[in-house]
Amino acid sequence: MYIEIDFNSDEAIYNQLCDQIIMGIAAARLCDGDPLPSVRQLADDIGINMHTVNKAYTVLRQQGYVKVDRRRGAVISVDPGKVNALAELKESLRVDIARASCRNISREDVHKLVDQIFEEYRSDQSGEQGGR
Amino acid sequence: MYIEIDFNSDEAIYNQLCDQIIMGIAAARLCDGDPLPSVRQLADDIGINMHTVNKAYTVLRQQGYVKVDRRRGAVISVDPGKVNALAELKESLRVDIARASCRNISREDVHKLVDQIFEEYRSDQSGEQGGR
DNA sequence: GTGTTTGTTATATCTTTAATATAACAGCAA
DNA sequence: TTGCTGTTATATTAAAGATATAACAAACAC
Repeated sequence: MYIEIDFNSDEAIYNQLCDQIIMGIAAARLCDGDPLPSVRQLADDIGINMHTVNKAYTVLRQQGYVKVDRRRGAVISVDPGKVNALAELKESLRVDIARASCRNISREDVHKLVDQIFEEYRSDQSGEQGGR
Repeated sequence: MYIEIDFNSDEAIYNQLCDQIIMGIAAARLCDGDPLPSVRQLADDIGINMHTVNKAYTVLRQQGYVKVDRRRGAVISVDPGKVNALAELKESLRVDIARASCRNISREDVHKLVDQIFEEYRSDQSGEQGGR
């Protein structure tokens, strides 16, 4: 669990935590069934408050990335059946690409970046991922 | 100037304003030299405070999308020479694609979305855009 | 049993951000 | 002058983010 928090960022800490865990799942550094540290332990490791970690875990659960077991704590459990996922991605891309387009970044440039990122996320495995 | 603000969104109003104007530039509905409404008028149109619009304009100026003339007000003026643009785009894509990847959205799916969005942004013109 | 750790909930406090409300100023144009 | 522009200043309200304690029930080790 390598978690890097930028305390000078304008991004909320709990949001950075969510992002890093989700990227960890995509990169297959975190797999289905893997347990996350307890809220108290992770908070202590990073040097933040317990409730900040708890909020991140709560959001991750609501968005279908982890399940919480009273005894085992938070466990990676990705729910791939989110119907709005494609629409949400498109809306997010719309803003990013608008900014890029103003900077004369081409369609081909974006495709290259997408490929590079998928390479990062698939480097440890070649087949399916994030399934059941 | 079609501006749509979602007052129930978790996105700040001034941020929604920035995004919409930037997307307007990318879609060529706003072109270099076009004037934006005065902060007072746009605030009145949308039904928000003058300072909220002013903050949006200030951010847009800092990020190189508009220039502000004391007499003419805010004018579209895109500065394409932002060296970090590519790195910033990649960092943003990394998070988006991580989420998408967990939902089993493929590299090809993302490419399709990117193409669709570039179609939207290039529908009114075929050549260069966002230049000097 | 006791003791510890787990997630969870409930307060309370502090800080920052977002948004609003007035107000005033300087520059420019009719 | 009158009216518009951006800009700045100040104040206030509301919400979000983060922290600090504290307590509870469930699970497990002993």
